[in-house]
Amino acid sequence: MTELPKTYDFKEYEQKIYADWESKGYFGPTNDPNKPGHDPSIKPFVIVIPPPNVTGGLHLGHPLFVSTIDLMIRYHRMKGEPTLWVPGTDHAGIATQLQVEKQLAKEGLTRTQLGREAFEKRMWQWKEQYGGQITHQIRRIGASCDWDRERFTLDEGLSRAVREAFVRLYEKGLIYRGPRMINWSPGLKTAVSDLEVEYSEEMGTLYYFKYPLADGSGDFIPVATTRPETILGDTAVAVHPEDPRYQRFVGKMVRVPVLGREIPVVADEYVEREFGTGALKITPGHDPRDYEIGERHHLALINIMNPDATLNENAGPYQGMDRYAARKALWEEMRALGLVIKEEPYMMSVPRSQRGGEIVEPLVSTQWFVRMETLAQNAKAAVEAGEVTFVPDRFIKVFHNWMDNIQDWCISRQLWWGHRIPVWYCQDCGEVIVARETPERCPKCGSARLEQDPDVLDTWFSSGLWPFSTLGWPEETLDYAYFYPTSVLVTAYDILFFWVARMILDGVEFTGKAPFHTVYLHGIIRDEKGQKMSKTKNNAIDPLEVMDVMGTDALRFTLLVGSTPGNDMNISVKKVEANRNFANKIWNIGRFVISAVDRAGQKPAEEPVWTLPDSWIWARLKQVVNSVNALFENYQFGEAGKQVYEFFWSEFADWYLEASKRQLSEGGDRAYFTAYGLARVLDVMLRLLHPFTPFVTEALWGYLKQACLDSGLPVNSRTGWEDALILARWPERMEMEGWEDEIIKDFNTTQELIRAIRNLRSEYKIEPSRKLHAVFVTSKLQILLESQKLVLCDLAGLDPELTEIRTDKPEDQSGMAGLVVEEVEVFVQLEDAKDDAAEEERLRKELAELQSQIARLEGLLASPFAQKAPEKIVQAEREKLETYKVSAEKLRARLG
RNA sequence: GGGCGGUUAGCUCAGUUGGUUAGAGCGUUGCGUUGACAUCGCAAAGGUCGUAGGUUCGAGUCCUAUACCACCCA
Repeated sequence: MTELPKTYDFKEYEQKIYADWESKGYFGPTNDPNKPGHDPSIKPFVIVIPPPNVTGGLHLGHPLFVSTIDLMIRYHRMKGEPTLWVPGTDHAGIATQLQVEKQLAKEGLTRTQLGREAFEKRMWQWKEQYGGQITHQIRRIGASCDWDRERFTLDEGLSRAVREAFVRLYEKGLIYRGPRMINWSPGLKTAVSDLEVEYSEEMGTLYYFKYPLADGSGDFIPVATTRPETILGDTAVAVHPEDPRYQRFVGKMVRVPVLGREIPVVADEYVEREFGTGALKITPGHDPRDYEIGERHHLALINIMNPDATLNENAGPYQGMDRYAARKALWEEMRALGLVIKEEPYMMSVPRSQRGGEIVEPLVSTQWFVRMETLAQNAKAAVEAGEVTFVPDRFIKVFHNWMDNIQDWCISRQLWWGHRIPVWYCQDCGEVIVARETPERCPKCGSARLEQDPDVLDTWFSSGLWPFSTLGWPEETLDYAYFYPTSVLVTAYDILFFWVARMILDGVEFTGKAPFHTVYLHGIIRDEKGQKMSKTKNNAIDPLEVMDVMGTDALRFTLLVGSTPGNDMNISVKKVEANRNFANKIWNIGRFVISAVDRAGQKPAEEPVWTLPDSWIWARLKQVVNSVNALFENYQFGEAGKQVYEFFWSEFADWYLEASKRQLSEGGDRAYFTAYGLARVLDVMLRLLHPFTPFVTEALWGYLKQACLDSGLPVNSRTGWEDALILARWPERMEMEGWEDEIIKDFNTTQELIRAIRNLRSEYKIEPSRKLHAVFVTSKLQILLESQKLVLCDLAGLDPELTEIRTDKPEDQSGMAGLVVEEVEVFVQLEDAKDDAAEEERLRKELAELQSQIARLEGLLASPFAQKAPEKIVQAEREKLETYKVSAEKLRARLG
């Protein structure tokens, strides 16, 4: 017999329980292909974690996807499927390198001072020091992942996968190197991909100036630009071929201000005549659109920028100056030269780096690219064939749209943290060697003077391989053979392109299969006002702090139940608090049930005789179990959780527990079977709730199990109690036996009567301790009321000695207030408390309400509804009307 | 410019085959400690479901248009 404390103390249990699960190996899959007796025909359920940044801290996005995945994993594990959740972390090239560079800066060092090798060493040190932090935090959320299979994107196996993928693509001609327009991040001094650039609307200036003709006529073309410094890299001026203002200039030459270079005026339909002056300066080296025009017209391409965004030798006198300083200086010089026309404030779209927010410069640079078109088409075909479905399915459109407009992917990064590109250049003959294994000699000239490409790959290049590289690919490992393809991918919709799309694309390309059959996308977490959380706004909620104060279960339940797939979620500590209370409620329900089990007494010789509340709670339990199963199958976890919550609190605790108290106090067989019923319902409910709130359910279930075993209650006697709730059988759908609806209806009537009397008490301000005298008058429900008399008395605060159930009204109704529920009339003795005027007023109000309902229903039933609607619906309305009419009749009689 | 989501009680949100008195939590009001729980109980107030049309016997739910907010793509 255990005395449980009044309040659930999560700190007492969370760590202990997690350590217990982990140490007993519960997180690993059953039917492990690496162990004897493996049966390959059993279908496993597999999820790979979206790998968090190895040195990142925990933010609320993590608990959201961790809880969601853990919920699915626990559900499938309980269903008895071999279940695997592969954890791991991502090296996160830019983010991690930035952190280490920041650390170096504090020591007054830069990475170039340190040198590549030493810097890499520092990176690994950093990883060792902080890499475990995030995985510990993920453990705290309760993640039941198989830590024995933990992976890191820079692990040897995964690095081999990256090389393999690169070489295969290269050999197929899908990877190429060359000078292309890319996005350059001057602060990081690396190329970034299109996806890593965000555009923000910002107020800037549109600068109007004169492009003088080279013929010395003094004539000019007016041109407008938002970036005057790029004038130094202009190689043409373009006008629309049908623009009468400028047609005469086409084919002539103009002179670049300050530098004096002569460049042509070309005609191109791309030029928007309405924008600016209608004439466009063309800088193919520093603008993606100009780059295209430049290609069409075979224009020269001039790069005017250094990697740090200062201007280079092509900028003439402005060489060495920063891009913005040069902008200002050049404009002043042009003003002095009389070339300035005007300046206008202008709303423009500024490209900023997703990481760090600095303004990104488009420029031409030699980089490595993946040719995306055929890859994308194959991925698209797989999705169209139904190999991958999206939850919610609207994202399928977004996916296809991206695939249709895909651009080649710049994969090289000028960083030192990541997968080095597996390409070597022979210093003697210039041969380019692309190889899986690091080559010793040049295959062409035999030289040993080989130098590896200094760049590393975009982090997402390795992330794209994650679902199969973590399982051993390219090796045909046992894990890969059995667990791939995985089942569901859970992540936020904001990395649909970065990650999800690339995994599908890579999966189809390298394994011939879509890497998962379902993509479950959740939303972004925002603060209670719907704003994105950020440190600068100081509105970020620290999940660790929340878990410290409210408990992990509370946070998990909040995240799982408060959101709907694909939609953003606003969270506040208040919400978590409500669910901490829920955990405590469950705890106390458990305490009550366990104390009843402890006192259950001797096993009766007789078969159980169930009371109405007993049958009712069991019938409702069955409905909830069935509903939750249906909801889980459709990924509607939030709604499922809500139903469990409602059932637990508003039905099991508020009604059944209260009703059970008298049954327990009766002692004997009744108490025994009541304890049995309580325990049986609680057992099933804890199972249902376990994927949401694993800790409190596991803790309580352990106590319940012990109590049942100690007292000999035959709960789970047929199947036996499992070792732990995490492994316990999931409650599958339960068959309805036909009696349930009637029982539920009867109990609902009882509830209605109790509520009506409580309401009356509240209105007349009867103190709760005062037991009332009531007379129930019914012609049809006598048996029901007679059998539930004590329930009615207990829950409505009536005196059982003075309470009667009869078929005729009491003769003396003085001092009595009247109530009508369905066809039952209730007379409640109020004596001193009764105020005749107030009583009449109350009855009139009630009657008016009934009459308006009757009028509504009569209208409805007189309309085409009666003919056109399904008979079942119409019948229900008719019955409702009948009930109202009976009630109204009684009220009217009462009013005299 | 194209697309997507949102607009439901004071606040934050649920509401998946359209079924007829629209739910929860928080907050508000009144009362209160019976064999679990004050992280609680009982009772109550509070919504023309953004707007305008349409389909239907019936619309928060489907269709069209529109306003505002947010996001994605160009």
